[in-house]
Amino acid sequence: MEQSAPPRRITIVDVAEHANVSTTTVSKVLRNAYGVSPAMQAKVRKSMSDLGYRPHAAARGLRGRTYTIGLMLPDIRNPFFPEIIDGANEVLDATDYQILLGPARNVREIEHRVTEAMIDRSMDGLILIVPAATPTELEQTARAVPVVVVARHLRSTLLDTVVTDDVAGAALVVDHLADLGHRRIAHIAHAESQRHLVTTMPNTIRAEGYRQAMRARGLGDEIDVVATTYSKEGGYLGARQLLARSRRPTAIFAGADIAAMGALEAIADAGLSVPGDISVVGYDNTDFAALGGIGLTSVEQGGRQMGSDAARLLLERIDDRAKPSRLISLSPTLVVRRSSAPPPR
Amino acid sequence: MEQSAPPRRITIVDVAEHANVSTTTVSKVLRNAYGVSPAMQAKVRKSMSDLGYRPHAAARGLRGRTYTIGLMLPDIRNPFFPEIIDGANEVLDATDYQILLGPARNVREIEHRVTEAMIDRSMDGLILIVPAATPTELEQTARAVPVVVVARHLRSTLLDTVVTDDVAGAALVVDHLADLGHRRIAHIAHAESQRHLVTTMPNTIRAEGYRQAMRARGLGDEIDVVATTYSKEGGYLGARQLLARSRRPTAIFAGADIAAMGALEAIADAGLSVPGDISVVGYDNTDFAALGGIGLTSVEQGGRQMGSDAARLLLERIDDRAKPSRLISLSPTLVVRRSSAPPPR
DNA sequence: AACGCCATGGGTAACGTTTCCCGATGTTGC
DNA sequence: GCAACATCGGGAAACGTTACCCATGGCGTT
Repeated sequence: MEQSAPPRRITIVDVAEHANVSTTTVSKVLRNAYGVSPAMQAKVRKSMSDLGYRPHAAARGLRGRTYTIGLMLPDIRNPFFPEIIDGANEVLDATDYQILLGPARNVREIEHRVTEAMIDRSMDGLILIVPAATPTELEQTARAVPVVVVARHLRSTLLDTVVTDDVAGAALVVDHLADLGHRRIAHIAHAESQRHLVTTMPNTIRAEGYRQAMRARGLGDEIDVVATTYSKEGGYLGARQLLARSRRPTAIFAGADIAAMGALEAIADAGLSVPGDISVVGYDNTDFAALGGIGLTSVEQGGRQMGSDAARLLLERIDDRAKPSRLISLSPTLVVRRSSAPPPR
Repeated sequence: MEQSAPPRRITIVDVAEHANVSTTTVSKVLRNAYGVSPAMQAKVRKSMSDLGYRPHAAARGLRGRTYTIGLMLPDIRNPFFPEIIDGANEVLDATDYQILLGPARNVREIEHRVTEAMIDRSMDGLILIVPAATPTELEQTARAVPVVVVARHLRSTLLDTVVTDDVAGAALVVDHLADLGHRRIAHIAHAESQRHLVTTMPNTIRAEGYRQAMRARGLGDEIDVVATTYSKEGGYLGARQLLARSRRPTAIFAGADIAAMGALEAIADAGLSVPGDISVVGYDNTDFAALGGIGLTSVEQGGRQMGSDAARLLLERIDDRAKPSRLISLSPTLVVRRSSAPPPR
């Protein structure tokens, strides 16, 4: 029952006393700063481990860094994002930085609140995954803290960007399906509510890439886009609409695997088979696509690569905020599996 | 090109000057502390919004609260966790608290690192979802910061707990399948590597509940457990093993929907049908289970409820650390769908 | 009329760390 | 052999906020 008083935290002062040096020196050791002899280093480090000292990140933040990186993601249900996060962690695990996640639940206001919260907590840098904010807002954020934007097609002197070529990705899908003999290739898109984001969001660019590719293959008249959302429900509803068409499409290109998942269920519900009656292709190549049974043809974006690139860019920008900004654009590839085949008859 | 110098942050001092009051008063307004007249309140608040002041959470943490709650989860791929998180946010959205997530990637050491990182960042409280730490370690953590543990069956005076009755949940499944006429009911479990956690981890308790229920129905001889992991791969591999038995089970009870998902694919790969050849029941009742095509019978744990209960308990404990600890135990229910039916013949 | 109390506002020292500068030693070059 | 220079360590202020405690003035009691 003895509530054993919350043991006072070991601070830099305790370490300094224990090692018989000044707090300044301890601080220098902590940061690997210049001006400490190896002997000093060793002595102080010993004291730190003897006492079980852990730096108080919040206090550090008041003057220097917090060694914290904030990662904003639109939602935690999309299986593509974990890939990016894994990639970022791959890089960050070897450093003193710690990632903390802030999910925005697909709401602009929440995204804003989360981003501000990260800044207010003195995070050293932010990775924003498909943010819904305007370019201006993003630059505003980038003025306050180093920012890397992932999956938005924008270029700015104030922030770094990692994207994949969504136009090329969409073309891979259309070409693949057209090569198989499909003509009625429909697309399930993620509706963009913000008009001014149309040119920078991956979903709209994927849809536009689809249209371009269709026209390039002489299938301009067959263009058919239903705009729902990149989610299981969105895919399900989108596919339902498409299946109800008088001239039902023979292939569906879902803008995200998670939507493809919903589409597959809608197709099964309708008593149709994949790929016998209808082909389905996704985007993101999540592990769900790879696994047995389903075997979804999908576009590999290199999520891990995006994540690790983003982390690297961010670390470099934290080290030098004046550095010229960079944009890394990755090329997608198509992974063909069992869900796509020639059209019936 | 003008890098427009990072605009200095508005601080409490700026607000105080603008409103012609002391910083103390501003601070009081900020915290809704006692001793400020309504007129003062209004004046200060006006200055705050005029200047666009936002409190610096990290600095606050040095003396008081950071208004940050850390939520540790084992991994971000399990679709059950988002339910819990949504539930917690439901409660926290109305407060000044902000949740930040720390995924542990199913590695004990990372979980430890994440938890420490949260403490070092002066978070006001921690929600730990199915932590892999020992009870002693958890109590150690709870001494440093208010803690609510979710989904571990443990009781401690130092921390609050939210669980569901996993024994009852397992019994619901076994009884349902036995009622349908099944005898060879197998279970896919999540292997527990830590021997001393056996009595408190939900996965082991679910497996034990399965055994108890089987014996209670006189099916003790049919008990068949394969221990893999609660993941798509784990479910796939587990089912493969079970399907290779000479006396193949007629029903599989997967300890988590995500594992059931893998099992479904293994069954499809084997050319068998669900529920014609074999019934499958999951656990967690994730939205995946509910959606069309699949129609997975599953155990509803009330993830949202768990999350909101956890958040409430935590807020109360933050307000009063001496408060006696509480344990909330929720009763699971069975949601029957199409994946379970009487055994063949 | 004197007293004490409450409500309100403010002064100041923390909180744990980093940064800026300075002083005391060697060390080097000529 | 002496100035100039590295190198190493420390003192003290600063970061933005809150906690603690005190000062003031108005009011109700006796």
